[in-house]
Amino acid sequence: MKLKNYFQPEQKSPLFQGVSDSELAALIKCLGAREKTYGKGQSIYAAGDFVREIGLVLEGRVHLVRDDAWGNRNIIAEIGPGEMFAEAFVCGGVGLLPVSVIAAGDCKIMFADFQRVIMQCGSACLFHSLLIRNIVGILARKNIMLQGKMEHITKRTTREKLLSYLSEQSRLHGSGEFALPFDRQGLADYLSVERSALSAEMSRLKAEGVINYRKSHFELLIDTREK
Amino acid sequence: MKLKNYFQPEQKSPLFQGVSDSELAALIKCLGAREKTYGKGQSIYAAGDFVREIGLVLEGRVHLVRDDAWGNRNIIAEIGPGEMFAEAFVCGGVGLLPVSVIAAGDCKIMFADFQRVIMQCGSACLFHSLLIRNIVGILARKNIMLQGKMEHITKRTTREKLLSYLSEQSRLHGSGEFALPFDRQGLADYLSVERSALSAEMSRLKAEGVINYRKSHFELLIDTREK
DNA sequence: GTTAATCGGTTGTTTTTACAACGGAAGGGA
DNA sequence: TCCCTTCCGTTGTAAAAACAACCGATTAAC
Repeated sequence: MKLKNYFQPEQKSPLFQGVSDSELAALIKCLGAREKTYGKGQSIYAAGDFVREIGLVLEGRVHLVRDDAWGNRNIIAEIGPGEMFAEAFVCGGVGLLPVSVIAAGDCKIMFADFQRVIMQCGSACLFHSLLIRNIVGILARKNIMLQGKMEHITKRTTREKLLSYLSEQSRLHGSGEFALPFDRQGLADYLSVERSALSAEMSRLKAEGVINYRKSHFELLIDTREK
Repeated sequence: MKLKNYFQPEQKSPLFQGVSDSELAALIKCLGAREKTYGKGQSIYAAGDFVREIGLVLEGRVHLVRDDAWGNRNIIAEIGPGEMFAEAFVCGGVGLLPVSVIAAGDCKIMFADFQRVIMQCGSACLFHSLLIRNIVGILARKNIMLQGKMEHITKRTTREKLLSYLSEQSRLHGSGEFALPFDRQGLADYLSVERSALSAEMSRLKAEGVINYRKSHFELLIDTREK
């Protein structure tokens, strides 16, 4: 599929909000965009890489992960179609990645030379202002998202972390039932807890009638806002 | 002191990078800037407030804090002179603050109607492009900072969290000796651990010869990168 | 100078986690 | 079909944190 067809209105990336279809092709070219596909588990960027290009997920999902010297993996964020990664490092002038970007499943990524658009006001001036305004919103919301994740992992117990996360997911999905984009190990890595402890806690919560689940499909049975 | 005098070259805020002195006064006026002073512990913004103005610390330090229903306080970030707060919510179009902003000590804050500059391209067009580019950098770096903080609090033990944080501080100060901007309770809140457990761990680390400290002055005695 | 409040360190108890090891179920490939 | 791998739940143990309570030192208030 041609690149520009990924950005039709119904699935347009926040990055291209306000860009008309006719402009899109030119903009994509201006960004020096290229695409590449990856298989599950493949490394898209590795920690330590020097990055000049932002990544935009066209298909599939990717995980931002941070592995420490003791072998603990932390999933910082989960990025889906239309969302970007590495943009903070490109825009912040810190090219050296402290995180890795791993394909959570088969996926297709668009890379773009964003530095060029951010920094210099060249021929494509029409787009610059709009694109930069878009990226301000994206960075700001990612900021908020990171603070939201912190809300979960600053909780003291596995139980609280899990319930805090599930409550947010429920709110985001606007429903008491929802699917999570993680397997158990992934969820544990995202919440920074032990997989086995997480499993055990989930079993307990299910036994207590607080939640129900099968595989990655979850259901909140009581209002978790009460203690 | 007049507002513009806070932004002389040697202490110019990242927000005003590239703005000449002569333009500064006009820009400050354009931003609708006003200033206000607060005493230690006073609330500058409260969680739940609807904010339209970003805050810029002129003097003193403020803490971004998040209190949960169980009375646990988490200090999300510590903001010093020249740095901003609430900009992510203003720029992200999410005016409802999930955090409070508390004066860590006596401080002076400048408020500015940033929405106006971000959103519309009015008379002050000369500044807009520059200002927006600055805010992109600020948001991006704050993003990276948040990820860095996550690096600490995702560690499993109090000891690891503390050493991770101290290593970073040492690196930031470019020295094995440095002062922290927190008291014990503040440090515990920042790292999401118990104050008493933190104290105990610190004592142990001192006894082992790993660190040394008196009050908030710390010293790293061995290379913490080795296990 | 006396009093009160805050801050920081210590200790003991209870709760929770991390860790390791195991086993069953599900799924994929040959 | 069989084998192998991956995923997930369970259990027991050891380590660590949370919590509460206390006490001394320093600081601030009167």
